[in-house]
Amino acid sequence: MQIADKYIPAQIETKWYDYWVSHRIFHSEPDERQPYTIVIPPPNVTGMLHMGHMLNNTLQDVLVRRARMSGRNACWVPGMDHASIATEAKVVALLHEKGIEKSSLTREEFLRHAWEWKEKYGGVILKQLRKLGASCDWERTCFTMDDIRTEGVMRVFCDLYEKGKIYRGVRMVNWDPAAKTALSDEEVIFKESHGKLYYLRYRIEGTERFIIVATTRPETILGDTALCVNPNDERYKELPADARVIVPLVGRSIPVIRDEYVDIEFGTGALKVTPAHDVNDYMLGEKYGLESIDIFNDDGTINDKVGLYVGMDRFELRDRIEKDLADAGLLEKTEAYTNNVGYSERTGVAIEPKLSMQWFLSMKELAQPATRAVLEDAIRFVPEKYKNTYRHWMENIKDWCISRQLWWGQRIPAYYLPKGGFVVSPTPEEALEKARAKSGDASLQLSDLRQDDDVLDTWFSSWLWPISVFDGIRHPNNPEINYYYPTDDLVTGPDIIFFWVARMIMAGYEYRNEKPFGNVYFTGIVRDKIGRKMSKQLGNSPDPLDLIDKYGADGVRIAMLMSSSAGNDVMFDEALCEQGRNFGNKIWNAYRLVNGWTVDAAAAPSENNRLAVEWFEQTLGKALREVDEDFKSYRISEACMTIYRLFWDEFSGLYLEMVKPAYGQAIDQRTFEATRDFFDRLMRLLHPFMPFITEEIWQALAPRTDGESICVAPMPTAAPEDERILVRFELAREVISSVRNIRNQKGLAQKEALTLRVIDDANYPSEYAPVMQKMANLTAIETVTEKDPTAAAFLVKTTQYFVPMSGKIDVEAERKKLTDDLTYYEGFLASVMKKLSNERFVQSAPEKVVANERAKQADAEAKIAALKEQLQAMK
RNA sequence: GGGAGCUUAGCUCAGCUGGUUCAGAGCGUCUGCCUUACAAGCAGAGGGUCGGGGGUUCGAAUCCCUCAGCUCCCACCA
Repeated sequence: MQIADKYIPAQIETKWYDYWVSHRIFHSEPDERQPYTIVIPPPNVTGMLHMGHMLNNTLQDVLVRRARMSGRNACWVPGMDHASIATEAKVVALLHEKGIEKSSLTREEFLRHAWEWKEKYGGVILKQLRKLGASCDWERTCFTMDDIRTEGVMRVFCDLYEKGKIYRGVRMVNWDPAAKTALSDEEVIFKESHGKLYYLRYRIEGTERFIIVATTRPETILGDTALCVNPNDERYKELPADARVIVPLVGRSIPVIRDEYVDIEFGTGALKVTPAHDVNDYMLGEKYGLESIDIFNDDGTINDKVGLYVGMDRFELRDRIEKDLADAGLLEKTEAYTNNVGYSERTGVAIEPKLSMQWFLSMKELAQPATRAVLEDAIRFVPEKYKNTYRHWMENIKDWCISRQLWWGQRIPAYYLPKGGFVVSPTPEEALEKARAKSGDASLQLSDLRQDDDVLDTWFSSWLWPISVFDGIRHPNNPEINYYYPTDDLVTGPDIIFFWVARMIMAGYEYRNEKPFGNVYFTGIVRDKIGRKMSKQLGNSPDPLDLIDKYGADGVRIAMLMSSSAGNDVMFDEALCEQGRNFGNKIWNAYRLVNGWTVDAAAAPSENNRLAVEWFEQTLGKALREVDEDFKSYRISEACMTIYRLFWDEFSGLYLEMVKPAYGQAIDQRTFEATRDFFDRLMRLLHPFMPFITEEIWQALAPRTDGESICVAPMPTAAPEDERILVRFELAREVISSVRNIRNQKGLAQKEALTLRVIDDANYPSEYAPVMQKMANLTAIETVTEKDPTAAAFLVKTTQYFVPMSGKIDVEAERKKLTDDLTYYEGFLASVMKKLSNERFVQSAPEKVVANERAKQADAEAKIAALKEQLQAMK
């Protein structure tokens, strides 16, 4: 079949994607085959496709496509994440632009806007993934907040509550004053920040003396309820046990307590204690029964509890209070200071430690089977180094704050009774029943109950993902979950190992009593070519869709794959896309060549062609074995490179050149068939990497019926290995390149046919004479016994070859070359002999190694002899 | 402060349990070619004392120690 003259990716890619989808090639239903399952890391509904997604999803697609072609029932489940906080922020911002404030809306009104937004803009990434060629089963697309997933989340929440693993309580949490919600520890990013250390003067009550306290947050003096020193600190030994100090500016009298927690070395050894606004102070407060004064509103401004600076922002206040303290003579000094400050992962503002009522999931027990699974390799991490990271986190796991003070998300199914207390139930109806029973009041109505205002952390739905996409929470015994679960591979970034990977493992064991996936492949971060992270601010992140337009999805996929070994960051360079596109072009033109041949049905294959076919069969087999190995150890980029070289160098560069008929000549039927069959197998081998062009060509290679697709054609398998063929061919290949090299050096055109003379020995691949003749453009290969001093000579292994030059030889240059070679081999021989004459080597090294050294010795000696003979002949 | 990892050709990286001529690949570079599949190409070539130092071993890019540089993760020192 004919294909277009030029390779223009855009002309084939959409066509084949539509074909695949309309023939439901990616759709999977349980059957008798072994399943192969991947669940997509659900991208945020708010997101746009970026290079990280490209890498991640290309890898998944390669794995899925290969599995699909290897006889597995492959199922790649796509979906998206409702991304509670990110989406809410986006919707709030959009409403704000329209002049609508969230605070002016009811919850229901806000959610209406949010869903509208989601329907309109959400899930762009999933659409974009089709451009990449992702072979997802789109009929299975899920959303973490659709009805099935939400019901699952409710059931899990209630179940964990009933098991006593979920509890509610007032704790110090990470508060995001911009989003006005609590965050989990994992959502806080610590960054080094340059600030000041302020030395404040606290007057000792009843005296005119002061205790100096160093703090980075002078504004929190409003909430001070104690001052603390180390009992062993000599400086404060004299202080009476019941001493009190006056908080600067505030004027409040607070006790001085003593605790060894305080570091004598730091600052002045005195610590101000603000139990409502510092985690450690909170613990001191608990221990000594201190009052806790929360001075902040939810948005980080000062409330009216103290009556000072009301309504002022926390950072404004810091500057203001510095000035006021100085004016009052209560600021001893300030000095530059660098410390770590936590920032919200989502909104980027500084986190405020805040006491508040939240819901928590107790993690210790959940962590146990999950830790074991990874340490014992029931779940394999690639690369392995992440096992350590995982173990460390799991062994020090803290309870998970799962409530968020947001509206976009799954609302916590706790219902408060009018007279206090609450019930937890997956549905309002069940809640009402429980509430009636609990209160003994049968007249209680749904409207009497008040549902908790908080929603759940986004990850509380995504941790169920591998189960919930198969409806395995609501129906734990349904045929789908039983068939597809556990999934096979998970491909994700190490940045969400705690957020997501670890928690999925825990949920897997809790709800299926089984791991959620067998292998986790961690990708690296995509960086630009000079190693910077890609970011919007730097503007160094190309738009993947532009790249696809420019180079084709196949080209971009190759670029991603060539540069990405597991766990290593990818240095992305647009030049790689070009390389990928060029590879597509190479394939395209190779097909055009083969397709243009006329076939002579009557002709028998030449010996040359027979040898070429026999050799390439071996070469292909070897590559297939290598690729298999690479996939077993998830060395996807290696596999990609192996195939790249196989097609470009071995198939196009050598095989096709070998069998290519002379201009105007026909090719024999058998060789033609063999070539087409090789092409077919190469396309299948390559298909997971470059799905579009391989489909285009595979369809063209032979008549196909409608609905047939390379996507479901079998992966080729290797022919039995015959190492000798490859070894002998290597010798011939070296002869060919040596002759070509001589041409280059002597400025002889490829067209000009030469003669080759050889002194036959065991290393002369005589059977490949026809191949060498054709590839090196030789009129003849003559076997001789005498050296030819006027010819250009070269050596392959021990065999001496001569290309008669009729006077074009620079004898001195030739002599020098030979002498240099001789020196090298003599040195080489010497080192081999040194080893062999070392008794300890001969005794302790494995026999194979020793035998090898002896072989090297023999080779070197033969080579040296040949070189000497040649030098001799030149005299 | 604790932990993990990295350093091999100009660039990006392979090199799995120490041992085949092991010092590799791709890209780039240089030279010569518009040869009727492909200049998005073909043929050929050059390029590294495997970060420095020390050690173990018959043998080290590979194992151990140490120094230097880079990266990431974890951690409540005000």
